[in-house]
Amino acid sequence: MTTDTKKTDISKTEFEVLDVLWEQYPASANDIIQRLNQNKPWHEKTVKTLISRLVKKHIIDFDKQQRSYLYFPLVARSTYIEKESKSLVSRLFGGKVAPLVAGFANTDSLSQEDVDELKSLIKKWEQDNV
Amino acid sequence: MTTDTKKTDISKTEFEVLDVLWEQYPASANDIIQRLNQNKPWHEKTVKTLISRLVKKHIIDFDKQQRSYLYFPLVARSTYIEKESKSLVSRLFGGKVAPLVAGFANTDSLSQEDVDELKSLIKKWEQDNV
DNA sequence: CACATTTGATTACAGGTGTAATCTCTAGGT
DNA sequence: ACCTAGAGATTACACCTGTAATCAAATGTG
Repeated sequence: MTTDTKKTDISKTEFEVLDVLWEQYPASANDIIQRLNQNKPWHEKTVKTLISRLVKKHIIDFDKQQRSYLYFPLVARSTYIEKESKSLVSRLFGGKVAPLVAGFANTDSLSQEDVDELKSLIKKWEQDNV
Repeated sequence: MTTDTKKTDISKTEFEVLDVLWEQYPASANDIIQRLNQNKPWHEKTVKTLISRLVKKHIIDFDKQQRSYLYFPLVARSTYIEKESKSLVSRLFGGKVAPLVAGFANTDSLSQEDVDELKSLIKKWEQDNV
């Protein structure tokens, strides 16, 4: 078979790498390493392995620039986080998002800002759904 | 050391097993297998392996009943789903839950029921936070 | 031009995961 | 008292992950 039917889950550590790439790209391996190391004390070799795995999984790709490569994501952050959110809400809350928010409300994890934004998007939703 | 400092992440498949146990417990291995098989065509041996791993991880435990065991969860579903929710919202949305809900709103994944529940819990939140 | 450096490619290696098969022990049947 | 069936325990095994070290090719340096 030629078509790619592989599992391409993104692991925890791969996600961290991808996340700094989303933040700013294209970026060289060294760019990524530098930016990651502001938070994570990962060895250069480790980060490069993760980059390679992301390439192999077709999550990111690169343009060959002289000796080093310039990497860029092949999937949008919004697409990814939306899929992950849907998946979690589906598995844990039967697909309904309100119970998740309820959990946050019940543990004092809801900010005034959250509430304002929720009210605003509810208003918009109600306008769109006459 | 005596204290248990092991990683005890719950894998995808382990979660499926745990979820039917939460649904009704205590339950024998066969109970679990029966109920799982309504949805998942997993081999009996596979399910038993997953049960064993959950026991080893101290996620569930059992009471010895004659030859077979009666299993029960050691962690509440609510505790688990709350931790998972917080973790996802933290990783993907900087800890704010509203942007997650916004994603649902933007993809027509918000039901009237969700909206009603959200409005209700916002009202309650506002009463509690004078 | 020969050599050191740097970059990506390949290899390593232990522990987790998905997916079972085999082993061992004991309760029950005859 | 023996033998068998069924339960949990142990073992299997390939692939994924975290975490690097080593290899090879190209580039820059004296």
